[in-house]
Amino acid sequence: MALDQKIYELRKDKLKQIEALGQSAYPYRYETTHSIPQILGEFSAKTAQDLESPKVNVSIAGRIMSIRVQGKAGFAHLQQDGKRLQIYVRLDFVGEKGFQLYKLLDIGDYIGVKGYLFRTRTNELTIHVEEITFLVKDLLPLPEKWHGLQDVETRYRRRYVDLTMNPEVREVFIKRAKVVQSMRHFLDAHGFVEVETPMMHPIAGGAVAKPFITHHNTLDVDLYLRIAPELYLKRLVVGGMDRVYEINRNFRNEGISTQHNPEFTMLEFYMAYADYRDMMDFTAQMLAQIAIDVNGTAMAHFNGQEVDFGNIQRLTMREAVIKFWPENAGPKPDMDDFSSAEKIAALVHRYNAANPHIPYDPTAPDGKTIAELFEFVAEPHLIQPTFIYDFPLAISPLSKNKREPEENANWVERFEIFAGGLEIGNAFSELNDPEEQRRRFEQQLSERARGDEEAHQMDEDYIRALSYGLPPTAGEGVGIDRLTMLLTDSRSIRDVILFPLLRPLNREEEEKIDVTEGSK
RNA sequence: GGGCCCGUAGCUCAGUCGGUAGAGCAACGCACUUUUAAUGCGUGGGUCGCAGGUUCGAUUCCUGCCGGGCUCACCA
Repeated sequence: MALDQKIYELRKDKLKQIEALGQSAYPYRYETTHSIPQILGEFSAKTAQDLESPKVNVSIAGRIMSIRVQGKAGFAHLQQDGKRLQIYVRLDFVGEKGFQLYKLLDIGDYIGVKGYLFRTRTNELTIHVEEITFLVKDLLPLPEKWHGLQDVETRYRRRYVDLTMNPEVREVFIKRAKVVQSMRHFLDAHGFVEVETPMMHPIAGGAVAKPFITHHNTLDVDLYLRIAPELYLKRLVVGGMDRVYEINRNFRNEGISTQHNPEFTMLEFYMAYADYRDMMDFTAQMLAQIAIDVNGTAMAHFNGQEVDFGNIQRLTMREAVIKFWPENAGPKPDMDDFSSAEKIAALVHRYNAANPHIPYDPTAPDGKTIAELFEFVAEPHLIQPTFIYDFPLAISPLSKNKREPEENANWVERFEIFAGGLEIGNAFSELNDPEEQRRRFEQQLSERARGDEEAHQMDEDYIRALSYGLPPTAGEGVGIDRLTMLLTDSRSIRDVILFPLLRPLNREEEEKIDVTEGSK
């Protein structure tokens, strides 16, 4: 029998003894006067004398995280909301039964205590307990108290243990909640309406990615888990909801890495009568505000570097390639070097001659090659928050062509937000010409035929919606997981997702907790 | 999917140049009415991830598999 199974049996037996003392094994409620953080906040500055007259009577509840018995007295620490408070239990104060109960407690049990505050010889704020109420037994042993839970896999698989043992993990998820709260507040204050659009789509649209497929039995149709809410949100703008946003999950059937989880959370919002330049200004304000709401400052520390959300730089994609062009690849390009397939190919070959190789596909559209060039040359350098704007049309099926006549044919009004080396957002002036949109979809279909599984599918209803008139609109998506990584200095996306996707354990491997009476 | 690394007690880790394993904490027993890594004495606990191979003998060496981490590719 495994050790934890033995402990399980032992503790079930203790639970019976606790019931024999007149306590309920699984009581329904406990009345407290304070939370542990409240007590620490209110009384940490009080001296021993302050606490003596008048006496401060309190009752609190929490999980036992350490316990020390010394004959007819003992100490323990209770934890609540990641904070700990010591309690002092004496036989002559809690009585025979109370002390019997105390001796049957284990690390991990939840209890409630009633008593008064005092300071010990070592001046630690402590509750002198007059009554203990048993709340629940921890039947499985918690990790040891010095090192806590380190094993990364167990931390993700048993997040409840991770949260109990590692207060800093709790802090990350509290900050994550603040990111979302701040975002909502900012958007609500600017007149945006929060909406919910379908998660199950007949056509996986709005982004370039492989979808998950599911099936609805009654309708007997295959559906895709959404890869983006984009096309539905824009339908709402067509319907006169000028400012809408949605904060929810997207699903992409692709790789898992420190920056990718198959389900991830995205903010998408749309602002009618605005273009991508308005969007950059708006986003700069919003990101600075979120950073301040979460950390008290626009300056974030990520991966050993300072990332200033109060100062977002702006570069076009081509400017970024020029700016970060490596010395070993010869003289810096100029704007004319992006103007023809031959010149772009020459840039790739110059780069590849001295650097990690860009996978060059001569049959790919020029715009795709330029985007590849950008990824290799510039992206790794984008630590300070930066808007990279003006994207190739070839990789932007839903963005509006640039307004300048000389660039109108091949470039679109789109930008992405980079920070800490992560891509955290994507925005554009929305393409609202239904006939141009149809041509873009058709172009995507030919990309699909060329072998690109992720190319966008045709969506006739979306074109119909545009035909009713989408006003000039700018839209943006922000990856909330990655933004949270930046604001909490988390290197892996799994550290900002409570239950990241892991391969399920085999049933045989999964240790079974047998609750059958008397099982051995 | 490729490359590199990891898997030993509930937890954190040692270790075995091939002879079936240890520590601390946790657990159990006794003592102890201001401790806080409480202390002192004592006790129990392991298919060394799984399966093959080599060997007189494998936790150790080899191969495969399972799970995980980092990284590259794809992507946000």
